[in-house]
Amino acid sequence: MAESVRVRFAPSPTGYLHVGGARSALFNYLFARRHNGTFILRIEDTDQTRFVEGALQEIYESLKWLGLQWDEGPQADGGCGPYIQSQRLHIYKEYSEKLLGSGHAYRCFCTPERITQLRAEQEKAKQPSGYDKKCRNLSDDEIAAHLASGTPFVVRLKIPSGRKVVFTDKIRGAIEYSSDVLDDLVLIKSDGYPTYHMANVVDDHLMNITHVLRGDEWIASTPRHVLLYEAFGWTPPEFAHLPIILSPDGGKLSKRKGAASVMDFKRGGFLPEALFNFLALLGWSPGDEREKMSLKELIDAFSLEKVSPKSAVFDEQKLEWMNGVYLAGKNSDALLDDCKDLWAERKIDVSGFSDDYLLSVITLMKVRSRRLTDIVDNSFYFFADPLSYDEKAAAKQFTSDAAFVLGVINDALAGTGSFTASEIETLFKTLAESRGVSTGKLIHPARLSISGVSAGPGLYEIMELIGKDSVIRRIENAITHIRSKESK
RNA sequence: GGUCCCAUCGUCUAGUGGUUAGGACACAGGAUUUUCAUUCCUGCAACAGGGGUUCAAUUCCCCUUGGGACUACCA
Repeated sequence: MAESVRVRFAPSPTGYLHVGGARSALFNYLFARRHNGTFILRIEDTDQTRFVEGALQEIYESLKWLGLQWDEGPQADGGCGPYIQSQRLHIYKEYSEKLLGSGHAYRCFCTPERITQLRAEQEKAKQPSGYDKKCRNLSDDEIAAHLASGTPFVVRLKIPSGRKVVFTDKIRGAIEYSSDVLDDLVLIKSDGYPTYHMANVVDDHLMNITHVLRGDEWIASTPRHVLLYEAFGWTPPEFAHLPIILSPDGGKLSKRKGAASVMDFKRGGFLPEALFNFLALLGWSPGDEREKMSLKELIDAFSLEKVSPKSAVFDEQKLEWMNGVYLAGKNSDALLDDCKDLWAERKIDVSGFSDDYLLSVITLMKVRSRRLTDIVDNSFYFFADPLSYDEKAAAKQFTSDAAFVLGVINDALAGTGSFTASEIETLFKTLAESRGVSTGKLIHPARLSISGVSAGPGLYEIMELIGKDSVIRRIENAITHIRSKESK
C-alpha cells in the first residue's frame, strides 16, 4: 500500500495572509482531501528580525475563515510537533551536527562584512555571485582557534562540484541544474537559528511530508534542498511548484493595488466559499466547463496534473461576479450576523428592527448585490425615511403632475385593509387603468418618494415591508417637497 | 550579469498532430421586467514572432521576443 499523503502549508508569520499564500494553502488542502491525506500547518518563524506581532493570529483566523482547517499543526498535535520552528531549534542543531560530523557541512567564520563586500565585487565584475568557499578547508587547528576565541560562525552545506541535480516538478516535468551554479548555502545562522532551507528539509523529512506544494519562487532553491536530502541520506518528497498570482497590472499583488490579504476580502464583503471557489480556479481547472463548484466537487476533481504552470492575474471583477452568485443562493439566515456587523460598522442603527424584518431586507437585497457590503450600503431606506432624493431621478419624476398623482395614490392606500405586495399591486393597476396611464407613471414617483432612489427591489415588496404608515408618511413628505420646490 | 520558469480572446481558462479554436468574467447591443439586478439571445475578441519536424502544426523541437522567479546569516 502506498504511504498516505501528507502535505503542509508553511507560512512565515511576517504579516497578514496574502491571497497567494491562501491559494497555496488551498491547493495543499484540496490535494490532501482528494487523497484522504493529512493537511499540516507549520509555522516557519526562523527569522527573529521579521517577527510581526499578531501575524500568527491573523494567519490562523484567515485559514479558518476560508475553511482551511489543518489536521495537524499548532493547536492540533499529530505526533510530529512542535509545529512552530522556533520551538524546534534543538532538532536543527542536532541534525547540523550530524552533517558536520559526516563532512557534508562546515563552519564558516567569515564576517557578514566580508560576505557583503565579496558580493559587491562579484556584482561589479558581473560575475555570478556566491560564497567563495573560503572556510571550506580550514584546518582543525584553525577551527579550534576560532571556536576558542568565540568567533561567530554559520554552518554551510558543502555543495559538490560538477554535479547535475535533477528533480521532477509534478507540474513542469524535469528541471535540471548544475551544482556549479549553487553556492555553499547557510544551514545554521550565527544566532543559532536555522535558515529556511535547513528547517524546511529537516521538518519535511521528520514530519513525513510526501508532497511539497509551494509557490514557484522556490524552484531555484529546490536543487539545494535535493542536495541537502542527499547529504542526510534521505529520499526527497515529490515537488510541485504552484504559479504565483499577479495583480491586474502584471506585477505582484499588493495591498496598494487593492485588497491582498484574506481578511481584506472578508472586510470587503466577500463570502469565504466564493473566495475559495475563485482561488481554486486560479491556476487550476477541472478540465471541463464547470466554474461554480462545491467543496466536494473541487475535492473530487482536484489533481496536480491540471494545475497550470502559468502565473495568473487576479481578476477581482470575476471574483465579484462569483460572490454575487453565491450571495444570491445563500440562506438569508446565514448572512444575518455578518450584515448586522456591517450595519453597525456603517453606523446604521437597525436595533429597532426584528430579525425577521432584517431577514426580509436581506432576502430582497441579496439577489441584486455582489458583495455583502452592497446589501447594507443600499438598504438605508428600510430603516429611515429618505432625507433627500436622487437628483437625476427627482428632476424626471417629481413633476407637479406627479405630486397630484402621489396624492391620489395616498388616498387609495389609506383605504386599503391588508397591506400586502399583491394587494398594493392590484391597487396600483386599478388606479393606473382608471386614470388611463401606465403603471410606471405611478410606480416611479412612488418609488422615489419612498426610497429616495430609483433602483432597488420591487416597489410593492418594499412597501409591504416598511408598512402602511411609513409609506403614507413618506409619500406625503415627497408631495410637500415637490410643492415647496415649485413655489420657489 | 548568471541560473531557472512561463507564453491560447483585455482577464481566468478548455482544447487537439487535421476543430467553425470552446466556456466564463468584462464589454457592446437586444428581449423580458415597475426601477435596479436576475434571466435569455446576439455581438466583440486569442493560439507572441521566426525557423524546423510532418502530408498536416495552436499542439512536438530550436531560436528570438516578452514576462516572471531566484541569485541573503529572508522566507
